[in-house]
Amino acid sequence: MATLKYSRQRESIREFVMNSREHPTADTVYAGIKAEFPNISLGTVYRNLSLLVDLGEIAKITTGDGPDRFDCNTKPHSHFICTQCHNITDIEASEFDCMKEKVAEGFDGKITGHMTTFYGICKECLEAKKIKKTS
Amino acid sequence: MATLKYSRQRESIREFVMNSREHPTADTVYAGIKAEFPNISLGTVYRNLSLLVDLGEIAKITTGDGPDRFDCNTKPHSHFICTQCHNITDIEASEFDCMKEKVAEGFDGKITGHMTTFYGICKECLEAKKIKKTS
DNA sequence: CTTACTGCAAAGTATTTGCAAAACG
DNA sequence: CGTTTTGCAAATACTTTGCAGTAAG
Repeated sequence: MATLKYSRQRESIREFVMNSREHPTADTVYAGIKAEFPNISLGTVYRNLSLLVDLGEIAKITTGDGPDRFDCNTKPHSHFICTQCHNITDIEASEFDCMKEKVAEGFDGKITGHMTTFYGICKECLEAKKIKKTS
Repeated sequence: MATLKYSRQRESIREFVMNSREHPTADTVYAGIKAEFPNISLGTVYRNLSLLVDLGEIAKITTGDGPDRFDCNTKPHSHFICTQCHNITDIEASEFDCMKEKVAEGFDGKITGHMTTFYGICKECLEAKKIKKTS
């Protein structure tokens, strides 16, 4: 049931996320395709992002502070989230890719995914702070 | 500035989280101390939970699905979240405790914390599903 | 007395949903 | 045509906040 039909809006949303290196929020995606679809609604953006996540074409990142972000990289990797500017940086920590399998050994449930997030202050914010202090 | 004053409500909230093995939500804490403080408000619970997190006495767990949960265990450890029943299980994966330091090497920002979450289906939900299928 | 904390209600943020009209196949 | 998708608006879920009164030091 529920065969997928083509939609120009969904294609645009997918393209936008695929070409983003910034881990956009739903709102950022919305603003980004507003030029192409002046009448598009936030609801449509949310519906399609959620659908693309279900299809496994993009990934959702829950930040714990502010709106969810979306990631064109669906391969297992970690994130660094700056608690000041909220920018997200990818961290390729390949040594942790085996985590799921490692933890799954002797675990009674079924593990389907895992996500590691590092929190802190990014280089830019560290420098901005320093400048502020001396002025 | 802002010297802390004692409050019976805050003590009760702390005690409740400290004695919980269930990673309660703000709402669960609220319900749990309602008997002792019939007039307590959700706002007070949120304010105090947030304060206790800032003091480092408890930890906040962002689930990415549903409300935040609170944890009396502030030592670095991982969580398994069941995507069906939303129960949270602690995972002591001590081999990953060094992650922060490892990733921090050669990283330009300042890492203050990290959090690993595993998603999947817990033992109980797996079994419940099986029973349902045969009936 | 002075400052912090509370309860209440209202506001704020992020996301989901119902529905009639439009688009797709 | 039948089904999916859209835009809009209203609803929901969770959390924060302003304020006047109460409690702590």
